[in-house]
Amino acid sequence: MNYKFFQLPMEKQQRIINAAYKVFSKNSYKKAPMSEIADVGGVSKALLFHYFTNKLELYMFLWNSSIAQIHKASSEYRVTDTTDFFEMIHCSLLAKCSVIRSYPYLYQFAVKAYYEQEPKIKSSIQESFYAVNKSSENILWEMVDVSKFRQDIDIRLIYQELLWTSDGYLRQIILCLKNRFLILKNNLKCFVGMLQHTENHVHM
Amino acid sequence: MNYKFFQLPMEKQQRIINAAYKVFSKNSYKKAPMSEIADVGGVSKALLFHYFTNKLELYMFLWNSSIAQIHKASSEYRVTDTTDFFEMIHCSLLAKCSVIRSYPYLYQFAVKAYYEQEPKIKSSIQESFYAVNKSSENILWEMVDVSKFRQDIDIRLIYQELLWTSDGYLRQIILCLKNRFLILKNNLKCFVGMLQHTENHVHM
DNA sequence: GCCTGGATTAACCGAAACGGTCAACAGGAG
DNA sequence: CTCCTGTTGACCGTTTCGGTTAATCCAGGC
Repeated sequence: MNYKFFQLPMEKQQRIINAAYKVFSKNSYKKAPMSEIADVGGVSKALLFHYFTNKLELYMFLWNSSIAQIHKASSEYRVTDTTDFFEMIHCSLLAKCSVIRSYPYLYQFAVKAYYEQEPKIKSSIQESFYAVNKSSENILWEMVDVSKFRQDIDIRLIYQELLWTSDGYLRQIILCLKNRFLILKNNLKCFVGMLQHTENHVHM
Repeated sequence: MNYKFFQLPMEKQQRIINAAYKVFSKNSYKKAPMSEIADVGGVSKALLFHYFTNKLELYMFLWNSSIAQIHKASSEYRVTDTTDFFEMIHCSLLAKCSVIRSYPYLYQFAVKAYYEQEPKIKSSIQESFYAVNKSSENILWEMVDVSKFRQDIDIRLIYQELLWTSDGYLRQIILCLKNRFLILKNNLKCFVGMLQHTENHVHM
C-alpha cells in the first residue's frame, strides 16, 4: 500500500473508500471490478492501482478500516458508559448512524465480507469478525443491569427483536433517502418511540 | 421457452429452478453466469439453453413463477379468511415458510429482482411487484378488524415491527440450518410466542 | 442385434470484461 | 526551461460469458 494515499485531501480519500465499500458490498469479491470502483469514485483505474498494490490489498484495507471505524464510533458515543439496557442500545444506534453518515455502505460491506467465500479472504476475516462480535456482546451482557427486568421476559429475545427491528427501520430510512422521499429531520425519533414503548413493558 | 421443460421429472425441474433462484439472488442479472446455474443445478449449460432460449427468458420465467408461488401459498394457507390481525400474520408466515421449504431462495430472488437495474428487466418488473405488494397490503388493512386495538397504538408501526422481526428471525433460522446447528423442530414456535406477547399488549 | 428419436453434453466461438502495467501528460514550483 | 508529483488513456494477456453445434447417450420398438 502506498501511504501517500493518506496525504490526499480527505474528501477524495472518502470518495474512493466509499466507492469501494459500495461496489464490494453489491458484488462478491471476485465479481467486484476495480474499474467500477474507479468509475464510482471518479478517478482512473490506474490511480487506484497506484495507491493500492492490488485488489486484495484494497479489500483488506477496507476490512480493517471498517472495524476501526466501528470501534471509534462506539467509544465516541460512550456505548459502554452506562448499565442501562435501553440507554446502551440507544447509544449504539446513534454510533451506527454516525458511521453510516460518513460511510453509507460500510455495514453492508462488513456483512458481505463476513460471508465471503474467496479462500484468500475467508480465513483472515471470519475469525476477526467473530471475535469483535462476541466481545461486544459479552461486554453488553456483563455491563447491563438485568435486575430491572420482569422475570417472565427473555431479555436476550427482546434484544434480538430490537436489533432486527432497528435494522429494518434503518434500511427503510436509507431507502427513503435514496428515493428522495420526505422524512422527519430526526431520523431516529420514531424508532426511539418504539424503544421506549418496549421499555415500558419489560421493566418491572 | 421450450415447454418440454414441464415434462421433466418434477425433481429435476425444481433442481434447475432452485439453482437459478440461488445464482440470481446472489448476483446482479449481468453478473449471474448461466454456466454457474447449470453447475449448481447439476446439468450442462447446453441443456439450460435447450429449455430457455436465453438468459433474459429464464430470468423472466423465474420472476413470474415466484409471483405465482407466493399467490398460491397465500390462498392455500387461507391468509384472507380471517379478520384478526395476528391470525392473518400467523397464516402468512406459515405460507411464507412453505414457499421457502420448496424454493429456499425465492424471496431473496424476488427482493433482488425488485432492485435490478438492468434496463431490459427494470421496467417490466418494478410495476408488477409494486402492484402485488400494494394490493396485498390494501387487502390486509381492508380485512383487519382495527376496533380491537388500543387507541394509543399505531398499528401500522406494529405491523412494520413484526415484519422486520419475523424477517430477521427467519434469516437466523435459515442461517442455523445452513450451518447445521441444532434447532427446535417447530421453527416458528419461538416467534409465535413473540407474536402472542405483542398481541397481549396492543389489544384493548 | 440394429434402428430411431429424443434427451443430454463436450467442445467450440467471438466478444467482452478483468487485473494489472506503462508511457505519457498536466501543471505548479523553482 | 526543468523537475516533480499526481494522474490518466491506452494497452496486454488472460479469463469469462452467452450462445451454438455436432456429436453422444440411452430407452424402446422391431
